[in-house]
Order: sequence, then structure tokens, then C-alpha cells
Amino acid sequence: MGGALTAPVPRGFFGRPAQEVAPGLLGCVLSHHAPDGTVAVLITEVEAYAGMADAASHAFRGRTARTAVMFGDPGHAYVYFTYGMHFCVNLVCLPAGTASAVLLRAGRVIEGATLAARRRSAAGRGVGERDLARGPARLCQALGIGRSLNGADVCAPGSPLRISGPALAVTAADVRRGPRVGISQAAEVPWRFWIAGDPTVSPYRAHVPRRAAAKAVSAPARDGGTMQP
DNA sequence: CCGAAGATTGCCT
DNA sequence: GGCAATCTTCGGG
Repeated sequence: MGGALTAPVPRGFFGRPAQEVAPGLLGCVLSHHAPDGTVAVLITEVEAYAGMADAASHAFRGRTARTAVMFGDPGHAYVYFTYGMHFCVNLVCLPAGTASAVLLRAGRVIEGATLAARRRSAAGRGVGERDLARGPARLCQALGIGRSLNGADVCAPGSPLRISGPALAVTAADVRRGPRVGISQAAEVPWRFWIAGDPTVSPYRAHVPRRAAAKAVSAPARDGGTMQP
């Protein structure tokens, strides 16, 4: 199925608060048209972040170099790097000047599964179809989204990263909502939305602060130890 | 300048 | 279920 039977999502769709846009993105399709091929995913799980009004948002403390895109025009991708190895992608909402965005947490690969699997398994063994884009970092890896797509206009027809849809009729009865995953602030706010019963939805995990790495105290040479040059 | 935590994932016990 | 990997970003000193 290479043909996109869905229409591009108009920019006006994103000109609302993230918590209103979020459920409407379920069933829509995000596609990345790269030199090595195209991969498209049908969105199955999202989370809304309300910028300066939301303690869990990266934009909570105002505009910084990293969050600049979130304060820009709606319909653009806010891509960030985290944990020293993962990328995650959001779609910016509300007019320029006000930060708001929807994190894409999971999707079902509907085009380019072979390429997606190659990207996902580059450092490991084969990846099951349901796990190709299950989780925000996995979704980015499957789509080949990295730093260079930060700020990409997903509403522009010729953009390498674009959104269309919906490709699946998702009614209010199909949508579930609950607390957001892995955050330490405003964790009780139910701004995570997903398609009920979809196998690609990621498992819920409450935030667990990682113990600070044990400080490397000066280590005197161990007496009697076998020293290796 | 330095330290600490992070919108995660995958491998280990 | 626990924890290491790995490095950017931000806030405090």
C-alpha cells in the first residue's frame, strides 16, 4: 500500500491547544520521505504538553534554544534528543508565540516496514512488526527522524516529513485517556490518548528518578591487585 | 563552570 | 523487575 488515500492535515488543525489536537491525531499518518526510502506510521498513541502552563513541558520555563520550535508556527516538528541516545518527535500546536505540542508516542507502520525494520534492528536482532514504532524513541528510529528534522513543516506538501489523515476512522468511543508516561511533574494530568486495544500502544510506566551515578571517587591503586598496563 | 536529571530502551539477573 | 548506556540541556554556584 504505497498510495496515500488521505488528505494532508491543514495547518489550522494545529492552531488549537495540544490537549484538543492530541486525540484528533489518532489514526492520522506521519510519513518521512528520505533518500533511502519512505516509511509511514499510523499514529496510535499521543501525549499533549501545554507549554508554559504545564510543569511537565520542556517549554515550562520559557523559550530556550532547544524549545524555540515549540514557540513557533503550528504544524512543525519539535524533535529533541534525550538520554544521550534517543530522539522523540512532537507536533507543534497553537499560534506562534505560545508553546504547545503533542508528543507522538507510538504508531503502526503502514508503509516501508522493511526499511523501518532495518533501522530498528541496526544494533540488534530482528524486531517484531508491533514493536517497530511502539514507544516515542522507537517511532523516531523507525521513521529515521533525527536532529535535522527539528523544525520541519509537516503541513507543507513537499516536506520530507508530513502528516495526512485520518487513514482510520477513530471515534470518541475508540479513544482512551490516562496519565502521561515517564514524567515527574504534573504526572496526574490525563493527557495521554491512545486507540483502545491497539497492540502498538506502549506500556504505561510511571516516572522513576534514576539514582545519580556514583561519583568516581579517586581510586588508589589496589595493593596486591593484578595491574594491567 | 559543574552537576544532575532526563517526555527511553534494552539487556541482565 | 532492576539498572546501565550515553550526552545534551538547564539551572545553580
